[in-house]
Amino acid sequence: MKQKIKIYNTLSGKKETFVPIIQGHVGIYTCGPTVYREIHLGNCRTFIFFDLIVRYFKYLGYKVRYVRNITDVGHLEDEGEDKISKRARLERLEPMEITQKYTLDFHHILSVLNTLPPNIEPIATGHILEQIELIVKLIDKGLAYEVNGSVYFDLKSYIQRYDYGILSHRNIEDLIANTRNLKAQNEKRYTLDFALWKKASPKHLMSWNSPWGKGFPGWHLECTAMSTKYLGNVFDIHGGGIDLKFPHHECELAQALGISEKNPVRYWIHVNLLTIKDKKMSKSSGHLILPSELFTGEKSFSANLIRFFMLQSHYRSVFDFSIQSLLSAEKGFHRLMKYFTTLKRLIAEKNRGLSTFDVKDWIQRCYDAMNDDFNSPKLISHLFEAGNLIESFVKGKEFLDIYDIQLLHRNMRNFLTEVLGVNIPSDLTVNHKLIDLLLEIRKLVRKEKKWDISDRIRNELFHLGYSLIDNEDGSTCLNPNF
RNA sequence: GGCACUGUGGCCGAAUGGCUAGGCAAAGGUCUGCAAAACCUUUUAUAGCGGUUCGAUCCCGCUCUGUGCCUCCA
Repeated sequence: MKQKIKIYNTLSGKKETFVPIIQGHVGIYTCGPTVYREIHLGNCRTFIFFDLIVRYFKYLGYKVRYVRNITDVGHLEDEGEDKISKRARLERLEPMEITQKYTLDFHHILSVLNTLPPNIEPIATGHILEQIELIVKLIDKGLAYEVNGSVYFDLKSYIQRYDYGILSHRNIEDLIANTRNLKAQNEKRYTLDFALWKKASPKHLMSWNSPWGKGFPGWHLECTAMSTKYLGNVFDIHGGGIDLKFPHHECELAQALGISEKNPVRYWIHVNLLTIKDKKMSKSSGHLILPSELFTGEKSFSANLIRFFMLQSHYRSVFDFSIQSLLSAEKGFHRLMKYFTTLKRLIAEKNRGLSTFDVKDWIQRCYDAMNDDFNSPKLISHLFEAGNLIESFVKGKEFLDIYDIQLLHRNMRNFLTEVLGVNIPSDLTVNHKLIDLLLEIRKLVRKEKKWDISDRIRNELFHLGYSLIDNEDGSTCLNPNF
């Protein structure tokens, strides 16, 4: 691999050069959604980011195995009812109907956002046996204990052998001092112990047989079961939202380390939050925006644009969502697309001479941006730089040899579509002759200064998705609305 | 309360021990039936106070601010 990628690893708190376990291969696991309602834009940010890195690894020629789970077991809320059951009751559906419905919704949204599907998408309820096996192993190793049909992770025993808190960088004394008292706590030997298996009450619909009676798996266990099953006891990258860092990922790490005696993950990547008005977006609080609200509505935005917009901020920064910044991204995006369209036209021209711009150096700067902890905003700024270059070329302020034009075009296209995953709107898909006829008519009526007719043609075409622009020389160009 | 992270121009957002991306917006101008666009030119920034350094926005300390995690969360 020619490009050396640096990744900020939560485990070490530093940027580290990425070295895969098996050369040329990379295994990535990310925590997928709990499918009890629609995913919101904050969720989308995380999935779009991991799509970016999967795409980049692929672009560099890595063989990627990307595993992203679906959590379809509801985890308990304070009232003792889990989220999926609660939603099922509210929507008057079976729990399985709820998970099916929102799994489909999740797939739909992610596909509209042009994310590549994972190579494996395991489902929590499809891995109950694996989870039970892990619990048995933990009990055998003295790292878990059963109480009244529930099984808990034995943290006191764990910390005699390993450090707890290495991922989220907390020390155990602080954790003890600040742990809340919850109802289930009286069953636990130690306040920080967490559930691996919970006994189900008779009315609990989603439950399975186990050596400890009917119950359901604990929150953290499914990810350990599914990640290690498909990626091995030690794999390259584990990711998720920053809000999963503690306790979820910390517990996952403890479980896996306890079972295999190996640190399970080489690089932990956490995506920062998407906020609105500087407050975290979250499903449970209801403070959120759904992607569908942006796709439809009075002023709608394309999924393409939303993707571009999200990638304009670095994944480790908090990103505050606002319509205003989305609008400014939209303008910039249109301009960039216009530059690219111009560039496409230039490929046909056979210029010979000495280029005044170092395209190869520009390409390497694009790679460098991505290599530096997946800095997509910086990559985008380079794309704009290329856009400005194209303008300067057209005006004769810069010169590019035909080979450089082709090189620039190929790389700009690839970085946009293959790496950033942004679709470039294709050329006109309508009947050219019909359009030409309309333009011809419009030209005639304009000569006669029948502005109402000419404006009507322009407006109608705009609603059909095309922008008419009258040029200074009397010609008119037609572009798709990006 | 504990532990983290953050603070860059009017807005969004990069980067960096010395020459500081990009986008949007703003102002003036060119063009124009109108519209939109485009183009040219221009302006504005590193929360505060100390310290290290020849030099800090970048490193260190303190203060203030905001946010996150500590409970389900991407």
